Amino acid sequence: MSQPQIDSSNADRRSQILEAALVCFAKRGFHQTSMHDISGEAGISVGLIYRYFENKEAVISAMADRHKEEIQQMLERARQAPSLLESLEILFTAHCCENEPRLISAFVVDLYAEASRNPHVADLTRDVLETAMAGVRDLIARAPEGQNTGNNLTPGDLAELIFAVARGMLMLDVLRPHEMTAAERRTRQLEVTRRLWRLLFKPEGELAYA
Amino acid sequence: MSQPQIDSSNADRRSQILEAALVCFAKRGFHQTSMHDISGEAGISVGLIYRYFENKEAVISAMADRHKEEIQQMLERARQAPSLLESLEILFTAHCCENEPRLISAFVVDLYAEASRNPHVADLTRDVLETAMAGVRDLIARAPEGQNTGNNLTPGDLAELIFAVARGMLMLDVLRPHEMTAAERRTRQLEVTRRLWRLLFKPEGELAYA
DNA sequence: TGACAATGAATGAACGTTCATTCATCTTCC
DNA sequence: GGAAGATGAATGAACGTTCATTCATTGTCA
Repeated sequence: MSQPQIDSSNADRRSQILEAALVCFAKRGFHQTSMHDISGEAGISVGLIYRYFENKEAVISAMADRHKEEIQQMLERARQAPSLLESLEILFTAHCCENEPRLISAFVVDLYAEASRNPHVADLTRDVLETAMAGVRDLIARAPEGQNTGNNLTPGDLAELIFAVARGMLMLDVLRPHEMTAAERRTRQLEVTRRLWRLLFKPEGELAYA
Repeated sequence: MSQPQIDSSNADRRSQILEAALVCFAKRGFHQTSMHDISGEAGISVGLIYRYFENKEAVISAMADRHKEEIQQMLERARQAPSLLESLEILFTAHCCENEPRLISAFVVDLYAEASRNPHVADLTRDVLETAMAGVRDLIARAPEGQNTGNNLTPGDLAELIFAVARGMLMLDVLRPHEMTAAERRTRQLEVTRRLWRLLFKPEGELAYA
């Protein structure tokens, strides 16, 4: 029952397996991915996966955990940007568009689909989301651009809207034809998202003369 | 009722099966739902499903088709509302919140997840989305509230933002604990969505004095 | 009308396949 | 030698799909 100790070599194996699982899950989805697929992608045997993870669901859960850690690192980076808009750009470029955009989008949509029927995954995902939203809410509350935006919205309201659009664009991303390049996809995604940010954080006075 | 018996009974059976499939897909997802689950939910035998659908994928496709028809009916109803905000309310209340909200949300998220790896489903889903977006773009372009909103956004831009938020809130919906009632879920979803609409379609002049 | 033929909707056991998981076995390294 | 790491064939359950069979309904004809 007990998991093996997570020392450094174990951690390497674990992340090797998780890396392979991400590729497979994004390509085929959780339930169409077999343990053999993952072992093949990782270049190891099937049985070895069970040395590091109790079962398939534990692999899924571990990936949600890893996703949370990645998001926290991004929040850290975003906090250091000089302006709110730049913070948001760092956050949502990294979250949705960096590296292999389609991979991440497909994984996240699948994660939410899984969350809709697996309460444990739902808890994990909610946790990830709440951590990220709290971070952005905080970012807005501290930024001068976040004050007096002239639309009577609290930092919480603003964060909610920002995340809703980000999730929505991520969902749209999985519909894009495979021919579209990562760069095109990224551009399209940011275009819409940026329009919202500008709308939410317009410099004072700009509207009156628009 | 005056239709030829074979046709009407065929159509009845098909929608009976699709109804059962929606319940199963929303509860367990496409790939965790067995044909036996669907036949059990519909109260018929497994073999009978294959008289009405070529295979499991054809059931999924037929559901996407049905979804498109439902959305077109909603667009029709929305067009008749007296104001743009009321049109949007009809559209997105019906689309995301009516009847069994969690059922529809879970189905749609799963549909996008499936679309991310099944080009045929992606085409169907893109088609549904483009039809709906064109309808809303048109609605905005015709409405007086859609003109001169003071933010330099085209009806296309506005529709894109509206749909992004709608998809994002739908995704959030599947994370809600099961204890939450349909009414609560619906309220939360509409709160955020309405904030965007007001932001996008503020009456002229309101901003200058905010 | 009543006897018989024809139909095809409906059934569910059976088939071949795939999958998650196990474990006897082999390898590596101290 | 032996402990831990790694293997992959074996297992049995579950799956999508098929098809021989049943039987209520409909059509035909004396």
